[in-house]
Amino acid sequence: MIKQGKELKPTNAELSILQVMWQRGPSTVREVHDELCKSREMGYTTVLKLMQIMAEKGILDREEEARAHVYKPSQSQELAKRNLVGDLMDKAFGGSAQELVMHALTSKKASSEDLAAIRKLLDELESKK
Amino acid sequence: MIKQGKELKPTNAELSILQVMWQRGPSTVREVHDELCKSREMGYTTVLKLMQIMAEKGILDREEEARAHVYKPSQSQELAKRNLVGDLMDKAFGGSAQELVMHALTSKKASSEDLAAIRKLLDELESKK
DNA sequence: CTAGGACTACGAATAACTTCGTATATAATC
DNA sequence: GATTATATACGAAGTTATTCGTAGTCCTAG
Repeated sequence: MIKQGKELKPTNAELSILQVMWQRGPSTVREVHDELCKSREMGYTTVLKLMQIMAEKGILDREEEARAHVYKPSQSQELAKRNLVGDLMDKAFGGSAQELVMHALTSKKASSEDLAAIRKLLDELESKK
Repeated sequence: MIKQGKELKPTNAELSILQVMWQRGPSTVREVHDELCKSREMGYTTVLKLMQIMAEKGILDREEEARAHVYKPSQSQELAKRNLVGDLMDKAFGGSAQELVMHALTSKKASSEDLAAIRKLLDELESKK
């Protein structure tokens, strides 16, 4: 029996590992560790332990064939990110997508290109209704 | 000297309290507790302690005049929410507002009204550039 | 074959978050 | 004025998250 629906929500540390794996694809502990160390000091066994825990929780799957195990996220990046956004939406915005987006866009981090891209997305979504 | 820039990021439990206060305005512990209990079982002293801690951290300000102290968020709701969104943007979306919004909108929780409102916001933002 | 390096497993210390009980003070009620 | 209700303060237990050291395994170069 495969564990599922267990929530699967990554903690902060886990999320930083996921980010690396989303960008790299399936990876060994060493690869993730090397990448993480570019921005942050972090022991090898710390990353190892985290990835082991994530595999236990079902956040990562792991291939044990090679000596250095290869891990990969069990969920698609899309789904994981949608869950993260949905979670914040509930916890801080009373479930309102509109309000969340409002705050995302007014947080000066949105460029003109971003706005244009979002407008395009809106068009697509509207046309599907 | 006033403490500032201490990060100020609320934990989960703290966020649920903030949500109540955003909706109620300045409140006593009892008022927050009663509100929270509508959706979730929670001891009175638990809420008290949390709000005390939040005041220590600077998340809440408190008026001690009355016997029942009155608390209120130290930051505007706007700023707090922008910080929360910005935090998730960095931690999960590599700082991309566009990507975050994409996932917010495709998480089926956005209604046609939401989309229209967002489109309007886009217009406003664009015209300001 | 044996020393060194790279890997996993795992225990355990530390820190952060959450929860609540008990003590104590103040106000209201009879 | 004694009892009851309602406050705050605070210690501390329970839980989850984070970090790392140490031990043991396996591979590879000399």
